[in-house]
Amino acid sequence: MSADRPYFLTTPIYYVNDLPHLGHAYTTVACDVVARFMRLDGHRVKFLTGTDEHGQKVERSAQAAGLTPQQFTDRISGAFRDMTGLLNISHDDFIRTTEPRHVRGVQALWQELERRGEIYLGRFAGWYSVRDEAFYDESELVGGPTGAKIAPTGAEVEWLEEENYFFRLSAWQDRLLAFYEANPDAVAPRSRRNEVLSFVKGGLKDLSISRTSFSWGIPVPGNPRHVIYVWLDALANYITALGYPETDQEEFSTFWPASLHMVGKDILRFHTVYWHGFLMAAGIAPPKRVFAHGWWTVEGRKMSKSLGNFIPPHELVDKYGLDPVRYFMLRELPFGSDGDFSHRAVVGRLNGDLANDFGNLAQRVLAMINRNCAAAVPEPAPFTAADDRLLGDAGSLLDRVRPLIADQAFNVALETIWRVVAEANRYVDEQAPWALRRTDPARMGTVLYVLAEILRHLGIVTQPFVPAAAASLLDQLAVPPEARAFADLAARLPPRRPLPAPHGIFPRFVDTEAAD
RNA sequence: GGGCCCGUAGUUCAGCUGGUUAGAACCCGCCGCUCAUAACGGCGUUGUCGCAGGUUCGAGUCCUGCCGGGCCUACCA
Repeated sequence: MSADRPYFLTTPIYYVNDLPHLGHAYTTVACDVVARFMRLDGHRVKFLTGTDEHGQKVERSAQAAGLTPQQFTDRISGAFRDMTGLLNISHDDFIRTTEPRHVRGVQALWQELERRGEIYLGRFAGWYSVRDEAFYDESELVGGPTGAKIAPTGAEVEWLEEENYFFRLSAWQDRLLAFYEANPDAVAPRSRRNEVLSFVKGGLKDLSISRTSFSWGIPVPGNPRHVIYVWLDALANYITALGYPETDQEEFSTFWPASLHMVGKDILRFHTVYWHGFLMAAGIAPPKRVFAHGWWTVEGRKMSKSLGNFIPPHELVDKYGLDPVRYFMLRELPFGSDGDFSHRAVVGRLNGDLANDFGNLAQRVLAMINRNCAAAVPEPAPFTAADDRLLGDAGSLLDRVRPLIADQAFNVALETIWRVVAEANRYVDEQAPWALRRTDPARMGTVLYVLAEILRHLGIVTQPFVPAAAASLLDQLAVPPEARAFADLAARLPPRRPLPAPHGIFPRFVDTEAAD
């Protein structure tokens, strides 16, 4: 297994118009799990996140807050940076679209597209909504009470004519379809891939990629009256963070094309049609895979500004603890589907899967070792068939989980790991080491050794999902930090190594409020 | 309007290219154990597989229609 197989993955860069909420946390944690998994599996990982800071909406929000756009974006971007700390995110880089390295890269990309004849100056006229930053077709509009035209989103629109630069997206339709055809895993999950295919097959129009109606953006090279369309600006972060336009440098050639762009389902099209079009047109390979995940409802209700039920990530972490939240988000539903974030469901997972199944398994084993084996890894005698079976289950775990992570099937991966947890609990009952203590202490030692070994496997394999709890478990097994990679699974715990006093890794959640 | 997806035990869901008595988890009931975070283990109950037809020796699993729900349909994370 080569030690430097590159793996580049990204979250979307988050739009600084809103403070971070559950949805942002979800995408980011999912990426973090992949990043940690790949590192432990020996890949050379680059994990990128950041903030998207240009656009008319930001300009206006800043104004409303009495700040300059730069001050405003500094503040909100800071909140996203804080979120990465709060969620124990292991990103390698955090890019902001207001940074010079990005601005320079975007302008270079623009010039490259221009040089290749992919951009032309045209005129765009239509009904425009400032709030939505979008044009609408006449047929989509309805008349409002005052006679004003109203967009489907409820926003007022106005007739706008402006000179725009256009990208020749229409010319890329066939080549895009050929790419999806040749790369069936490039857009996932399957249902989303279908959507993209039908969208592209429906015909592509050229895309307006500059604006003159506001100035908070990256100036178009050679025509600073225009700023570059926010999506062209934003998407480019994935390559500007690798040093684009220096495509011959090590960073870029190592990590591009990206292994995985993780996105919410709402921005799938930008990441699979426009982005691929821009890249191909600039002579750059498209990313290997884009995965669109679903949305959370909260207690059965859609998250929305009007309902005011955006959950700030710190609220969840304060209430349930970080690792339980991370675990819940990835275990509760098939990645890609929508799901419901309910208190009842979180507590069910926390107390059931984490505290009762896994935490208690660790506790019962470690406590027995601590009390009956002089607080040291016991010395095993030859293994029985039952021992070998359980050790075999744990030993094959990584090979079963690896393809599931590559598929972003986090819930199945966790289910697979937890099957070993259940096997181990069953084994404890069957072997009854507390009885062996009197009848056959040597056998008791072997049973507890096997269990300690299982815990070591579980601790190592669960690190990407619940890093702090897994670290605590491995500490309690006296596994040194440098022996926690997946390659170390093949080793065995050295007998007689002293162990610290055990303590719980997943405390039960006790509901102090509602006593129902 | 066009396209895609879904509707399986009380709940959340698995069921790949059609094939013995339809599965898991949670919940619930009984039993066991007592090492452990009153945690763990065993056994068990529940299903017109949305509805109606069709293809087939045989259909949750394929086809048609209908009912119900969701998503996409161009520049909003």
